Amino acid sequence: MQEFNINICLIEDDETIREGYEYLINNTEGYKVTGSFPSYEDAAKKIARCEPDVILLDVELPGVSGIDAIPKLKKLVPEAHVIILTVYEQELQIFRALGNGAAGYMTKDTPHERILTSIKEVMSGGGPMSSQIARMVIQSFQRNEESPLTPRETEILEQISTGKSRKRIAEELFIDLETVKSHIKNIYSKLNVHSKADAIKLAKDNKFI
Amino acid sequence: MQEFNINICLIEDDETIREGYEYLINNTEGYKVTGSFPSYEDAAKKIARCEPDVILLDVELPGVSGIDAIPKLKKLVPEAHVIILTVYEQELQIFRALGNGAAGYMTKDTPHERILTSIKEVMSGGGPMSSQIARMVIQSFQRNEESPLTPRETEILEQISTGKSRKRIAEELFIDLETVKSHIKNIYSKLNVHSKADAIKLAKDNKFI
DNA sequence: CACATATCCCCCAAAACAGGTTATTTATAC
DNA sequence: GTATAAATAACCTGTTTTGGGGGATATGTG
Repeated sequence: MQEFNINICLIEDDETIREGYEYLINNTEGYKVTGSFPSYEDAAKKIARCEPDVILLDVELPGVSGIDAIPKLKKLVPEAHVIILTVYEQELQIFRALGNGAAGYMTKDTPHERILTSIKEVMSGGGPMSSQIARMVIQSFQRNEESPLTPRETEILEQISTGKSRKRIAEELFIDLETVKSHIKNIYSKLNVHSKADAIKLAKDNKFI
Repeated sequence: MQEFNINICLIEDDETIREGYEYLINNTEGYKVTGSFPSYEDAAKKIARCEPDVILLDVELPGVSGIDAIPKLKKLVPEAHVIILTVYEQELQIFRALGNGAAGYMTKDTPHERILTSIKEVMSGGGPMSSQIARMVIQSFQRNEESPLTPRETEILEQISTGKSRKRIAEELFIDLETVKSHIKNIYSKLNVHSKADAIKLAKDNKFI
């Protein structure tokens, strides 16, 4: 009946939680736990032989943290999709995990049913995230409405942040070099900075660009 | 029985699709369509009086595109959460929509049931996304493993991309200006470029930084 | 040992940058 | 209709940065 068979490995130091997931997964048709480890160090030795399709990875691990374990695991089993499981919803942690190659990010209060669909989702090219995590990720793309910069000033500061020279910016926007310089002077004055590095940093921190 | 009552507005030029969603939503307890428009221009006049909690917005609209309509709608009804509904999954479009303030992004092949849960999700601070969209968003955070740059070179190129001068980078990394220059020469040579703007662009396009 | 990586040193000329001041045009606001 | 904000352009002064050329030295790892 069941068309698929997904191998899953768990890395989680809390034995109770680990056994809970293990029980859940092994009792669902099509899913099988082929490895279960309390730390990255333990997993490293044997995980390749478990041939996991999906790795459920805790962030708060003894020794190597879950975040730092992601790239190492990807080297050991490149085909595996890593889904982070954590109690925390810290922005920095989320972005570091995703940057390190996590394919999904779920909080531990997620219903068991959702964990199983998350596994199926990564297998079919999706990126499962808890709803609050998704909101944080989306927010990281959004601009600050309260920017003191005009649209043109914002545009020019964006160009500067790509490393382009004023001359090149002028050419690409079909305006005079002097005009670009004027805009930059106004930008610096509004942001109260005296260099492009400071302008870029302040603007990025405040999501003006 | 029902504890909530969510006002929804639709902006969608295809009448059949629009009426389909309208029927679906109005026949679900707790959800009500208070406005339904074929274009942004039509919506702009009346939408404030509809007091929407959620706006379902098509991207392919006649006149003002859905993407450009987002900030305008947010000005008209700041409390409303905008969910994009589209047939396309174009990366650039997704990021522009999210950057413009969309709280969710769903493809039109989404089951009707999922549309309703998406509406509930945005109302409780979530960020609903189709699974493929979520993967693309997650991928935008990830680095290229095949970078030709060494860790130190990557670090320095990252610093350059923030607009810092070589002198400042040297100070912050506690190395000599000449060392920074050497690294930059190597970076340019590896990437086959002759300016920081080109190096930054190439590195970002290829996700080396 | 060779190789990669990271570090430091010298030189040069062209380009880019920061800041000061003023002015015109256009559009929106009151 | 007259302020006001935004975008445009010009002229001036310096200082700093940049990109490219040539090297050299240490420190690891396979």
